[in-house]
Amino acid sequence: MHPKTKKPAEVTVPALGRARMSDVARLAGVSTKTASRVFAGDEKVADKTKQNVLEAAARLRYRPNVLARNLRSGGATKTVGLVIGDLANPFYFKLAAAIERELAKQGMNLIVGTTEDSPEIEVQVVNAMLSQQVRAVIIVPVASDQSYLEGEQQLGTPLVFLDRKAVNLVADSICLSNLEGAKLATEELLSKGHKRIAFVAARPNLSTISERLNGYRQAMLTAGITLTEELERLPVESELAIENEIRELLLSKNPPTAILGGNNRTSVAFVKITRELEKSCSYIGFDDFELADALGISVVSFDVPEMGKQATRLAISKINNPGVKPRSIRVETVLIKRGSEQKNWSLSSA
Amino acid sequence: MHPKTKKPAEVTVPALGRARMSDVARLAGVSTKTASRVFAGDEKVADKTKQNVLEAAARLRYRPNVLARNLRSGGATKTVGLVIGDLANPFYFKLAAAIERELAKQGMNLIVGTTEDSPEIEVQVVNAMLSQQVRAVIIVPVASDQSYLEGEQQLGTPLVFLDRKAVNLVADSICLSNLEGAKLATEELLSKGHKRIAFVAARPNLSTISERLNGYRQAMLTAGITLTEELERLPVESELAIENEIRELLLSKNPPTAILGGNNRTSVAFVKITRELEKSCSYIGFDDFELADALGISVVSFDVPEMGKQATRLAISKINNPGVKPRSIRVETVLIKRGSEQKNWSLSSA
DNA sequence: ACGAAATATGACATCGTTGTTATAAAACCG
DNA sequence: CGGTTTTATAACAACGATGTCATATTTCGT
Repeated sequence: MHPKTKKPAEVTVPALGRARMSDVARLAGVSTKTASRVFAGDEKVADKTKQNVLEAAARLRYRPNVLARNLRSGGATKTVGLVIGDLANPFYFKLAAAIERELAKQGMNLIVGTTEDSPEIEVQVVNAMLSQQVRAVIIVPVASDQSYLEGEQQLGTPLVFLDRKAVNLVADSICLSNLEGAKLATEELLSKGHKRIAFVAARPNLSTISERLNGYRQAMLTAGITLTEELERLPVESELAIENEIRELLLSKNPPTAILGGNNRTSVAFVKITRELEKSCSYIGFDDFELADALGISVVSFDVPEMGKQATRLAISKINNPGVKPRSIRVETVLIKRGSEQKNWSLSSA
Repeated sequence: MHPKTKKPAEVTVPALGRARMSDVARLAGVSTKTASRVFAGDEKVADKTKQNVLEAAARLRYRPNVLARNLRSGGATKTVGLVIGDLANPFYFKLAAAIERELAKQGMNLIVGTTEDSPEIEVQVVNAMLSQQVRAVIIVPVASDQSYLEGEQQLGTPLVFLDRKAVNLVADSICLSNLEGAKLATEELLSKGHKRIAFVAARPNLSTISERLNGYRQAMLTAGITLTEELERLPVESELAIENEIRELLLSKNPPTAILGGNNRTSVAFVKITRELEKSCSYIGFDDFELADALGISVVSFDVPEMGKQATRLAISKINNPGVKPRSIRVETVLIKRGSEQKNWSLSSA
């Protein structure tokens, strides 16, 4: 079936088919191994020989086959896998961008897989990547159990968990100070005189969201305010549900004077709904977003690119140094005040 | 150097090292080829044998080595390369997301490389991907000449150009009706009574931007309006430069009554600056963006995910059908009116 | 029950590269 | 100048899988 039963009769440029190293070697009049040495770079080859080989390679438009190289060299590819929920969410793609950049610095490649927030797909995608011999995997986990990766971890594949820790698996991780950030934001709202503060976020089953919820609750309780279910809006679904919750809150008889948003989707929904209803409400969001600055919306911010960078470094350090114990890096959250936390703030008053 | 000089003395689970197919075969008491048949799936293997092999595989936590498989099978990987400017731009990452999704449907993988809009990096990244034996490459080109890919194209690697056509290379491409979109938007502004309409966009050297500029010019000239250099603001650099141009325009003695933005960065800058200066100006942007809807900003929109999808399909169709001639698919642009095109419109008036 | 066709399995070569080990040629040393 | 070291190159096996082809086994028709 292979069209490459090319007999080595001719020493000229092969009419079709990709040139192999052996073709280059033959044209240059050296052994394959010598050609290999030229491309490897670090081994001694006489200048003239090297010249010949490189010329031959150029003439044949030779390109080394990384697949074969990696196979022979023990499957040590230069590819790192990233498994995230969905490239469409800015949070994820900022991570992807930062990781790609950091890997590029090291001459490594990124291969991306998305889970659509489904545990089964997570397992599938991760396994597919491992089959591809990725050098490490960076994962934003959705499955509620990562023990399926124990064997792989023992084999020495670096696994780095991002944004959320692995469950039932001790592994490197990069997480945010979610609780502290939410607490700080809530305290800020309280200090501005707010008492009816709502917390809105989709997917409370994610550990990140539940941590933020806890931060909110702690701050409220510390301030001596009783928690109300009515003010905790935690739809399981996303997007539309969030908008509905906000709409409901703003239209209720006793609306909150401030809302704490649990993630960047909430902030976008908040802007949308307050403009739609022409209502005003103080607000602090979680995760910075484009235009938050222009619109004067305060947020609990964190350095998403930094998270990606750290994750990549953790992975690379584990590649170079497989023995070290798993580490957990925590990325701090910062409250950025832009005005929307103030009492009587409204979107239209710039 | 390899720690895998494992002698086949034991038939038990190997203490360390990844299990190979031969290990599985040995444990199952069959030949490697039979094990291979089991994993290939489509060949006939007795039920009992298959059972044995699968059990052995599970016991050894066997995972096929895709590298080796692809090497033997003629380097036909399931990986497609995507080369874009920068994952941090929503336009690019939306493309990446759509492409990833479409590929996943076909059981294929995406590997992403970014050029940082540098021609040299484009060549580097594309070559690196080809060395990795990607099955096809989808490229948003930045280099001003793609003839370096001619050889590769002749070898049958599908190359799909996205957003901009390849220069000096006849290849598949997906482009937008940029000129028509810009013309339409300008006409809309003219019909609302605007006469001083500015065009603002960074990187006029990109063909997309120059096409849009031409659309703007055509509409203006057709309406009998003389073009003014003062109203064409085309900084070579990005981001900050755009903001400065808009600021300058709005503060000038004779400011435009409307601005046509050349891409999504312009729109974000527009929102930022009008809020900063508390000035108002009518506006139509190019490329939809998050919150454009909520803020009532009209845009020339196009279906970015659709572009990615089409590009992927073009690539896949070329993989399955290498003979067909290069095709150019054009994605239409649509004007979405949300109010900002009106005279006396201002951001704060929702 | 016998030969033919169908089915199941295995031995071996091979994909394109690099690691290992051997050897030829050049350089060095007293 | 003989012998040792160094340098440059090559022959060959191996990485982990699959393709080819051969062979053992079963099934079947008559």
